[in-house]
Amino acid sequence: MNTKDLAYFDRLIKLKNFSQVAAEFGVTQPTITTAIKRLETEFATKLFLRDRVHHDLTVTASGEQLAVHATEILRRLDLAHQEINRLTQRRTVLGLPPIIENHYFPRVAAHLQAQGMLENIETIDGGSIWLRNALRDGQVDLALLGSTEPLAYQTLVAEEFDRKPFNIFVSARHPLAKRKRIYFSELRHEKFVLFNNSFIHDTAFNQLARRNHFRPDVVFRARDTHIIMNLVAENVGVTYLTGLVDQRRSDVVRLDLLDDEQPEFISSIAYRTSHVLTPTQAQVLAVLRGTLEE
Amino acid sequence: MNTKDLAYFDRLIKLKNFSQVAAEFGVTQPTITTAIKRLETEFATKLFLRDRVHHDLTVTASGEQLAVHATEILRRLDLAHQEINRLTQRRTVLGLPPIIENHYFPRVAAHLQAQGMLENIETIDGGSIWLRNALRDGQVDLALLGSTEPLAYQTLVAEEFDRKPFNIFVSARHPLAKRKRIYFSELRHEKFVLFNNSFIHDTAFNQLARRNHFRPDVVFRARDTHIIMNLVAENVGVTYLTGLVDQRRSDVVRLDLLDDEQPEFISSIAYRTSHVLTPTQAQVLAVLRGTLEE
DNA sequence: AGTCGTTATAAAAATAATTTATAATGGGCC
DNA sequence: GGCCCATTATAAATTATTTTTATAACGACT
Repeated sequence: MNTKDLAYFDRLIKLKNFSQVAAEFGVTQPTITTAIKRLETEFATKLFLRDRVHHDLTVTASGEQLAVHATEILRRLDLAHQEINRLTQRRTVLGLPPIIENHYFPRVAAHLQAQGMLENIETIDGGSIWLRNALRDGQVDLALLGSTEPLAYQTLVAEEFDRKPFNIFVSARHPLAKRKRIYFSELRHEKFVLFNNSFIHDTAFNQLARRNHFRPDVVFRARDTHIIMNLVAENVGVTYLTGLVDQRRSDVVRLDLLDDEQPEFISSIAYRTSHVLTPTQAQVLAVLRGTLEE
Repeated sequence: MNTKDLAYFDRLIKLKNFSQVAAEFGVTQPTITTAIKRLETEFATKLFLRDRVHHDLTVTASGEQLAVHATEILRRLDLAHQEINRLTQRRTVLGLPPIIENHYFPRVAAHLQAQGMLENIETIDGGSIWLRNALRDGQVDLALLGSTEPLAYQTLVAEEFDRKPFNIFVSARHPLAKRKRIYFSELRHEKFVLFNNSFIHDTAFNQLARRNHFRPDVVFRARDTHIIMNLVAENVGVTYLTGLVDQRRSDVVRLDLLDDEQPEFISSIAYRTSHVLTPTQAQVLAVLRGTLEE
């Protein structure tokens, strides 16, 4: 069976139009007709109900079932291509969320450099949620990820190495700046400057807001700690960030949260279950473990 | 790309011999040579290091990586075939471990029959561990499974519906028959009649034995409750079984376990994440939920 | 030196996929 | 009602791909 047929099928499931699928793949329409017929013969079933009359194409139960597997098979094939490409180019892509990068990576980098392994690594930045997808889709080999729950996906191997609370940061000029500790509910009428939703900060923040039964006023979302901190310093709003954020600045004040049940920022090392580690990658992993899990 | 090439590749990874793979598939040897070369071109990499001289074939890193995906792709293809076959034959295979079948199924069957759905179902018996594999491999569509931990596999959807302790059963003639409760450690010198290791009873039993630091004397393993109970009645040994086992027999006595931390028998409804439920299967599932989860 | 068990290569044969050309069918439009 | 449009299907011709056949190359073993 040719995977090209599965690719045609996969697109047809979405487009529901033989001619359009043909156009997308740069082939003629009968090609799609025969490809689907081949699959129907192979699986001894109808995959689509064609009502040419009403220009209507519906997917049968068998079609739905095959679609699930076709998508996954094509995804795997793509994954294999990406992984093998990096393998032959001796590249290792390490995904890092900015906060984890700022806080942990300098130490890791020092160790990697000491072993002459830093040049084999290419880092890529992004929120933990975005990185988890990049890891799943094969753009990234290894990643450090933040999460609010221990990472439990069968497709990922995840090793937790740290766990830190979240804090509130306010401008030194803000009335709350004198406080050391605060309940989240006291922030009901504050303006917030936050990370965007590809960061787990957003997940954690929403959990807390829901528990406290209010809808916070988010005035700005950014992808960068410095931008957020600058806005907080200017008193544009307050923010909710991990204590990991190293702020040696005098114009921003950190407050602890007093809430009983609050999300934690869990840091883990992660890679795909299906990924075969090269000796270099295994070494990088060992350095990560050694440095981070002590 | 042809999946046949992946099948050849998958076998070659295991057999490490082109001619043998060719023989297995009933094709000539150059077919395998060219198939592998096709894959090597497609992925722009060497998959094997051929040392024809020393009759030695080693798999490269790229080869190892592709092997992981090839195996999974072939598995999915096989799964799709099985699922679609049953779909077109309107068959639904429900896996039942004997104990769960005895205890819960009569009620479920009554409801299914009332809705005229019993004839669409084919049941298959087996231990929970065996059934979990059968479910994964597509021989079974739906299953009731026993486990000692909540089932958390990304490939399975699992819904817990009951949780029961394990008990000790002894012959009425046994000295312990007068007791109501007992510590597992008191059984150190007993002989045991148990399920074989395709049942989670075995997993649970081993946990308890390890915690109590002794290696129990297992005199017989069976796949059937009645056989076990008959042997217990004859005082061949004692057994460790869920309280679910409905024994209205006077020649066997049930004892509660007093241990603090002991495994529980968790019953769940399970099916593959990738499986698309037919309307009938969805109905069966609804009946199972309705009857079991109340 | 001859045979066996390996994998590779090239040409021929066999299979399979795609295109080209055309049919069939109903909707919409004048 | 006749015409055009957008559909998918079919058959024959063409093109592409896979497999076989036949043979080479190479070292181990006898």
